[in-house]
Amino acid sequence: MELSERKQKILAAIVETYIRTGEPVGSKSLMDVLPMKVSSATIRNEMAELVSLGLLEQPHTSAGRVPSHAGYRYYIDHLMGTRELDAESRRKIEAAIGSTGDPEELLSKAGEALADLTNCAAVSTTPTGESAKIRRIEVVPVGSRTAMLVLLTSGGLLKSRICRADTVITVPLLERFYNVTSTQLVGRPLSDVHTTAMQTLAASLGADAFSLLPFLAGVAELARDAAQTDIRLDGQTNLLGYRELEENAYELMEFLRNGEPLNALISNNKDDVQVLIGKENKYRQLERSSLILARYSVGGEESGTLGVIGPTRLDYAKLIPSVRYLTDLVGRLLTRSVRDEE
Amino acid sequence: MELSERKQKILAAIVETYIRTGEPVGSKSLMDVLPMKVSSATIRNEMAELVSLGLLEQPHTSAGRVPSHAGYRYYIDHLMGTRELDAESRRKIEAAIGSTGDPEELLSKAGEALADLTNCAAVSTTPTGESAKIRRIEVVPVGSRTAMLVLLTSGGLLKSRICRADTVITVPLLERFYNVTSTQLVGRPLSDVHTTAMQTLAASLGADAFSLLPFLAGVAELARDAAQTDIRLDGQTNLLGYRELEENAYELMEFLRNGEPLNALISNNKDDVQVLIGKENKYRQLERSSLILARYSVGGEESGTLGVIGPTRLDYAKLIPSVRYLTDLVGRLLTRSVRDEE
DNA sequence: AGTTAGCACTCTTTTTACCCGAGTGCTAAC
DNA sequence: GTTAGCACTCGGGTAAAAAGAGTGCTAACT
Repeated sequence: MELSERKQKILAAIVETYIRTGEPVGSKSLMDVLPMKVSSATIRNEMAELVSLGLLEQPHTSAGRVPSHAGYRYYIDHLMGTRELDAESRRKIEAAIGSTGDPEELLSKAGEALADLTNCAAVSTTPTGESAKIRRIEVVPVGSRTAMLVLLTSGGLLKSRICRADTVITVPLLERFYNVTSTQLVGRPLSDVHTTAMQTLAASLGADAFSLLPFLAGVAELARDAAQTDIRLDGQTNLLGYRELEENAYELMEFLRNGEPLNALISNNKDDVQVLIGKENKYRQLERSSLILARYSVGGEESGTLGVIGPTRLDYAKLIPSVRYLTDLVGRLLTRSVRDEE
Repeated sequence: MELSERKQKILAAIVETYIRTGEPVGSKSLMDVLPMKVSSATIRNEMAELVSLGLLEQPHTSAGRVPSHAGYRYYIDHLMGTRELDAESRRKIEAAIGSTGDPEELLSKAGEALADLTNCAAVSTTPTGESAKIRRIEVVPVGSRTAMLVLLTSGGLLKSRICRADTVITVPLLERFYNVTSTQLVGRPLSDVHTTAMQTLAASLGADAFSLLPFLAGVAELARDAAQTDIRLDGQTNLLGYRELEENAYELMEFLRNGEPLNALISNNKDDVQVLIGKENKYRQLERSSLILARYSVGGEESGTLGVIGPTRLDYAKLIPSVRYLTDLVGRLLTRSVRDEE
């Protein structure tokens, strides 16, 4: 769609002031904002055309204009300067993330930082473990019948859980367990290590089958945990501050808390950075919200997603670079820590 | 304070219907609820006296009555039957909690269950580790320069973290570490193992000091983590459903998210079950809310707190037993798992 | 032909006025 | 001590009126 330069300037000005104020913007107030000097009547004419092009909407006849979804789209794709993220914000992000070797902790910090920085809700998913393999399994006895299982994946993910055995744990039993796991499980992809596979494995162990089964089952659960990308949500409360979301606040919160549909949205995201504006997503509860989602990659492989959720009138020009910067950073850090552990 | 039997019945009826409806209750509607048959005029007289006693309030001259804080207090202390928790709810709680050996997981499940059951926000704190000792320290190398540290406390708490060393990790180094930790650290109270102590310890290790310091520092951090009671909050969104809290929803959420002041309230709680009604606590943000807090004990020792936060018109008669039941259950389960691990 | 001033018109928001009803407090009778 | 009766109060709801913001259109201007 070709737009005259003046129309572009007007559209941009409307989007930006609407983002700032949240109120429909009228022709008069635009005069002060626009770089050129034209009368309000001229602006009105232009605005009328922008409406018929579908880029603006009016809530009602005698109100100012509000960007339509298409209007935001156009703004994002053509008008918005791709500002670099300012040093200030970058510093904040880096300070907030700190340095950890633990991917889950890293992601959780990244989520919090993002929510803080953007004053929106932040979603984050842990790196997918789909292609990951088991790198190591450890048992740490913590009682006569309980032990902690530790699973380390090739992706650097570490999972542990406490496991209660039916029999007293003896040294030979542990040795047998190490034996079995290191020959049969280490190096196998996570998806191979499911509960039924463990049952057959246990069955082949003869006398120890009964004693070892709880541990093997525990390993299966850890593998499942590790393979599953879990989805975090931070800063939901930030959303309560936006007037336009207030009305459906409860519904929105519940929707986000559920996680299922969010997951669907996220796994749909094939682009580098994806922006979903208002009704562009299929969920009624999100029709007043926008999402900015970006993938991060670990070791050159697309791996997880970070993003923000806020009202439709997000400050895209600032947030898109923020999200992009953060995903880059997270990707780099995770890649480094995986390399380091190999 | 002595109240005639009729006044007691009237107060109880007002509290109960107000809890149910959330609307000020008038003399006429009380006639239907009260067990005895008296005219509305009589009830009005009694209500007027209850107002001057400070047990009821009226929002404005021509409205019904609403219980004051003192009214709730009186109701809770004298009028409310201590119903046993019904089997249904007990079953739900037990099912939701399941069985884990991990205290943190247990608490988190308990919190969720409580929030679900009561339709309020639930707070929970992990068992205090103040008097706990280090029972075991393990290192699991996960890369050439990284390892996972595992700390087990006498309270059954398990903490782990990834730790990056400055030098390549060698077997002799690990042996040295085991040696040092098992002789110097295991058995010591958590509070002894702080960062500066670790620095002095490292300094005494001669050549290995430099290589082992990161691990010892890691142990110190784990000890700090384990000693610190962290505070969880579940089901905040439930609070959005209450009309009377809607107005300050954002403020309330932020207040709860912060955690600091909640912590203060909780650690103030010396009673078995403590009920804080509206302004009885000093925080402005909670003046429209009530808290029910109860301690659980592990191995006969007061240890942590569970509780709910909701609007002032909580169904105390149901919730107090719920919270009490849950704390008992959590206490029992934790005690059992600690015993088991010894 | 594009731009602008002017103005009538539209639609929302705010204000004002009003009535209604729920509920009270009081008085006087039971 | 209890109850019926009644005047009174005050918030909530509704309708009408006024205010305001902004538009769309026309006619004049450059």
